[in-house]
Amino acid sequence: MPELPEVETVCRSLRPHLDKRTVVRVDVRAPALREPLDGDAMRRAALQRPIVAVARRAKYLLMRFGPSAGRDATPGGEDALALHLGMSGRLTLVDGDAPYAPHEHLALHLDDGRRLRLVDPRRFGSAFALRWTEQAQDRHFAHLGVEPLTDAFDGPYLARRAAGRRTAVKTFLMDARIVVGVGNIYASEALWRAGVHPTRAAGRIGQARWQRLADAVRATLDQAITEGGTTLNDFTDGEGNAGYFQVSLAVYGREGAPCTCCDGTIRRIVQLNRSTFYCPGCQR
DNA sequence: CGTAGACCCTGCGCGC
DNA sequence: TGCGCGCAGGGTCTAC
Repeated sequence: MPELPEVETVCRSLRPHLDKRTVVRVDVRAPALREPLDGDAMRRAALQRPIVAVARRAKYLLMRFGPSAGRDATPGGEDALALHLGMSGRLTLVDGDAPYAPHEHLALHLDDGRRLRLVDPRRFGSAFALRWTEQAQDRHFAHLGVEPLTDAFDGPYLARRAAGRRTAVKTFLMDARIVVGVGNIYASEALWRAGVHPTRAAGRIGQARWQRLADAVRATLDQAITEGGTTLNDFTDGEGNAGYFQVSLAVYGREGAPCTCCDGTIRRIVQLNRSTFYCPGCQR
């Protein structure tokens, strides 16, 4: 479900509701996600402590907790939660006494009577506690590349990392060790916007085109965030609102349809078992 | 090291 | 209507 724009949308929609709230109960209802949920560690991090930050790193949503009143740091030192939505995860605020939903794995009950629920049918998501200040060293984050919406992400950076690489540029853009947050939808969209063919070898792309690609990735993600993400099936933000970037999709899911930019027809191919959509007229 | 492929799951829409 | 199949927004692990 979520790539960077969707996680950012959830993050922004939840922030005003979570800011300065306190978690009063942590319910692990179904621990079987990609990694088994560790309720004790999450309680140490979150219980009876005010939420002081809601942020995003890559496709993770991060919640930081301040000190609990009159108490020292918890034994494990955890003071943050990381939540990943995988393919099918949804994170929404509901009334605290609302019935539990199918596949509701985790419920954080807040001091205002509501609860933050993590629903994830396919169980590719994850949730774990960590130390905020040691985030970069955490094994989930240590290998991650640059954020695409920062100044570190530009043409020269991509050109340097791609040197000598024979992998297809679409695969390269989806590699989180290079740049985070670009998933299967936005990789196709950004390549179309930049006019680059998805199967082209990453090491055989010139400086100018890398700059075009960096700009295209940034512009695509920015626009998707502005439009509240892409709702293909059932994505919503933390308040249950659907996104509308799907209306703006130029190639993704449009196999056989006319290109909006030339006389061509959108094609679908498979790369590493994932669908890629592109316009053979616009992309070389 | 870089690369390609399998795999982890459930649910949906489609064609028969 | 029921059933089997292909497909789905992610990440990790393995073998070569």
